[in-house]
Amino acid sequence: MIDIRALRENPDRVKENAARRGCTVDVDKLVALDREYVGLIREVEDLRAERNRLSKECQTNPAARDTVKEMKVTLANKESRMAELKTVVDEQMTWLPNFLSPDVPDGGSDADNAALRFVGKKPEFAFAGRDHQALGELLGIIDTGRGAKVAQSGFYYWVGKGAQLTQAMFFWAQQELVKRGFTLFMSPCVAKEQTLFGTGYLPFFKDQTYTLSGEDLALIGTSEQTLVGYHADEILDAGTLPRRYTSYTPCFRTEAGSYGKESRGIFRVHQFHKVEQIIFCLPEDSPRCHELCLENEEYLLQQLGLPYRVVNVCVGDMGAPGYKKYDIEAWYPGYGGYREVTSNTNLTDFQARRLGIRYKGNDGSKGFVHTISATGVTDRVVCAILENFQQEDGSVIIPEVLRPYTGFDRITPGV
RNA sequence: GGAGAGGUGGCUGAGUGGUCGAAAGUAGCGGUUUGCUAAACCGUCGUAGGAGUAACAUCCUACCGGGGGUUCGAAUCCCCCCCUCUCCGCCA
Repeated sequence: MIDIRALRENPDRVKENAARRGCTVDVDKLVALDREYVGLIREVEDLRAERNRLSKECQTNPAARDTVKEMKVTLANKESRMAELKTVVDEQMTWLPNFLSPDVPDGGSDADNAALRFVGKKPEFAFAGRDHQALGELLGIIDTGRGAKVAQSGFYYWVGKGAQLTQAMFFWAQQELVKRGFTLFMSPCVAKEQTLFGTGYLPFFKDQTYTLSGEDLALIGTSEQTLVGYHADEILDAGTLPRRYTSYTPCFRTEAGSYGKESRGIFRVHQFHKVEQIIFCLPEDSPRCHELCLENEEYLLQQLGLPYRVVNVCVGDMGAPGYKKYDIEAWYPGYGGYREVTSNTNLTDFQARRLGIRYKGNDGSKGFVHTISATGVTDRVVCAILENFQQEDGSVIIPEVLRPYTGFDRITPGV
């Protein structure tokens, strides 16, 4: 949610931003409705002031009661119109996108993202590289068929050494983030509507959400929802910021409308797993914290030995709550391209305003905190490990940093 | 699943129709004093919206879990809902 004062003081800026981000809200109309609303606030408050004054008078002057009774009719009419306007204005406000960082590239799709740098050396194979799905089948470590049988297409099993490798990577990543100042959480995997709304997943990504029937609960699409929601309606002592949180959870997404796109293997699925980075910080600190999360993401991929590129995500490829977003795309030799493995968004005060997460300093400073939401690692990183470290016979060499957690250094077909 | 208790300001916690935006304590902030890693005393201290000011000041409105009702007037009375806690049952 943006500050409604921005709409009142600089409607052109809001309008321009909405247009650039493909938002269909009629800003001119919204401004007009808000004007009427603010005008009514004045009228209603004046009437209430008069009513309150007369009510006090009633104790010594019973005749004032009749005057107040008459006033109440006028007041009730204005109040009901005011409430009506507020509902409409509030609803429209929830659809307005966040403002953008000046250095966000223009563009309508991921093809317009700006590559910032390429890191790591792509492996060179003297053989035809397999993609993660082929390797998973050959090694018997990914089972999408039974995932579909038991749950639905889009669910899958990691099996045997594949599951061990995946768990090892998630555990290692959590340990690394703890070393880097993050507090580890184990989080609920469901959240109520208000939490999803507050984090900006509703109303924007409603069709991506699995809701539980008969409950005000949905499966989380990311632990960002529960970790940011953790501090909803709280005032944080500025001296305790920035706060860095991490957790590992499954993430559920309906992926409505995305059938057929990038669907081979387990790249786009209904349930994946993610180690998350969340930072709550002072407004002036959010660009620095945003970079910090990117450094962490890169550090993890570098430790694993994976080649990747960093892109500055363009307007059209960024969700409405984002102010600026970096994606990291790992190199997938079996697939033959770069594919997104992490994303890292500075949400400024967009979530904090909706959730009521504020800070207060000893010097009297106060305001809404800024939040950063970034990936640590996901199953997609394991897929990248499989593809980058595959051998001609289909076996896969385990990255050294994970060996203490896997207890083996390679996965071999038939073993 | 059954029974009971309760939701008040950053926190603890008084307050059952007007003098309550709300006692007190605590934390925070400012100061005084004594001094040694702290105590005592004094003062100050909720949030949001609107009006107002060069900026302060100041004024008004709303907010005591949420919504509705009664009343000239509601934290306080009535109704509905939500949530939390305790006990019992069941159970990973």
